[in-house]
Amino acid sequence: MRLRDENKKLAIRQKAIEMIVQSGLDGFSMQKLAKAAGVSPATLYIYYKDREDLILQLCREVSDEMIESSMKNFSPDMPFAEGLKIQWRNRAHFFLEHPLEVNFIEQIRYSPLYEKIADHIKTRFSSVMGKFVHNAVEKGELMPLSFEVYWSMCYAPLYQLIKFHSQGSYHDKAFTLTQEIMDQTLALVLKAVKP
Amino acid sequence: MRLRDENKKLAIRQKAIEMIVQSGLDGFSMQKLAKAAGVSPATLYIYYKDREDLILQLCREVSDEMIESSMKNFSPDMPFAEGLKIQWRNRAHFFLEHPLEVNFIEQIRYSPLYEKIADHIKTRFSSVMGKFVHNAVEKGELMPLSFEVYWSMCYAPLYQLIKFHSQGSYHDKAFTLTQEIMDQTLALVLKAVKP
DNA sequence: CTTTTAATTAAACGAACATTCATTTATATT
DNA sequence: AATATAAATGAATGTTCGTTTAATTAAAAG
Repeated sequence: MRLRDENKKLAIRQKAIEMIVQSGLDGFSMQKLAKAAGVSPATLYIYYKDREDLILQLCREVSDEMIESSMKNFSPDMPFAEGLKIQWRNRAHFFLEHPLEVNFIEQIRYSPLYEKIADHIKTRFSSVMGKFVHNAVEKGELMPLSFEVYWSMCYAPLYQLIKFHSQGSYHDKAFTLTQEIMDQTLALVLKAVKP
Repeated sequence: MRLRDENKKLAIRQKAIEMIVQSGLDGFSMQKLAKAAGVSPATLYIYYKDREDLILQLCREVSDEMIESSMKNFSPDMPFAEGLKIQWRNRAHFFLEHPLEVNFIEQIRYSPLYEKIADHIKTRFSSVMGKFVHNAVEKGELMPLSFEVYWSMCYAPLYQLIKFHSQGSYHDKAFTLTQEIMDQTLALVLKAVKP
């Protein structure tokens, strides 16, 4: 029997992400994707059930890679400040290496489609994270906070910085996300959530 | 001559926002909007040049209302802690009264369309805001921070809380954004950015 | 080499799309 | 009441959409 051409799957994935980042979910069509990836429209339906399945599957893949990357060199038993710093670095690093992927995810994240994969992402994510926060509180390195307040304080600032960086047009001069800025902001965050 | 029926314009606006919040920019079409608003498709083109113009014009309108609402009872000469608290309250209040509008804006905010109105929003926004931050730094109530770090620390957490609140499905139990949670988070933010 | 089987495709489907046009309707002015 | 004018429309435009089907291709298995 004939084997799948893995290059095709990669080309489809790459072009789909590029198209969605550039034109939005709005301007993303199966026919244009097929042409851009150099395959027949029908081929897309070998790899994916339909348009929505394609988008969601890619989003799950990229989210998994992002979460996995954020946990590199990380252990939930680390001191809180060190663990959070590693996660920030990992996330920023992933963004700098994969800006398209991050932009792609953010677009899904704020669309109605997101609810269809929220559970998947939560599952992949919350076990390690929950332990980390619980440990930190027990060790007296972190104020006791609900998950929502914890996330809003400890990660939302980083993602806002990333967002600023990725849309240069918002300000007169482009905003470059340097190590100094990240360290400065992380220090503020740590100051805020210390008991 | 015949006068414009303002009810029509309102119906178009309301239904457009509802449709986009529910189905995304993706599932938003002029024909469906016309049917939902009870007008002819051609009527849409009396009020708006084309589909994109409609979306952007609505986004500008809602953004303006949101910004105006956030500045209620606010003056850039206020003490920093008081001014920020008022802005948080105003923004949360606007969200609770207009959840659809906020969700609508967030969807545009994270799509490629946003760049086409970024300047408009920035202009409407930054004059008062810049003065507020400048004053606060001068009075020694706020650390000197770049605009990006300032925004990431002082507003991103609030918007993340709002986001959590508006998508109940993300967690086992729905997250209710109470006054207590807001006050607690704002206190953390103020602690972080105090000199 | 032949068979088998899945990958791949070109072409085509009806549906839905954004937009336009010729016409009708309502109303302020005369 | 007649006129002028812009609002409003229903129907139709050609295009693009997501998806399917019938035929072809490549390669593993016999």
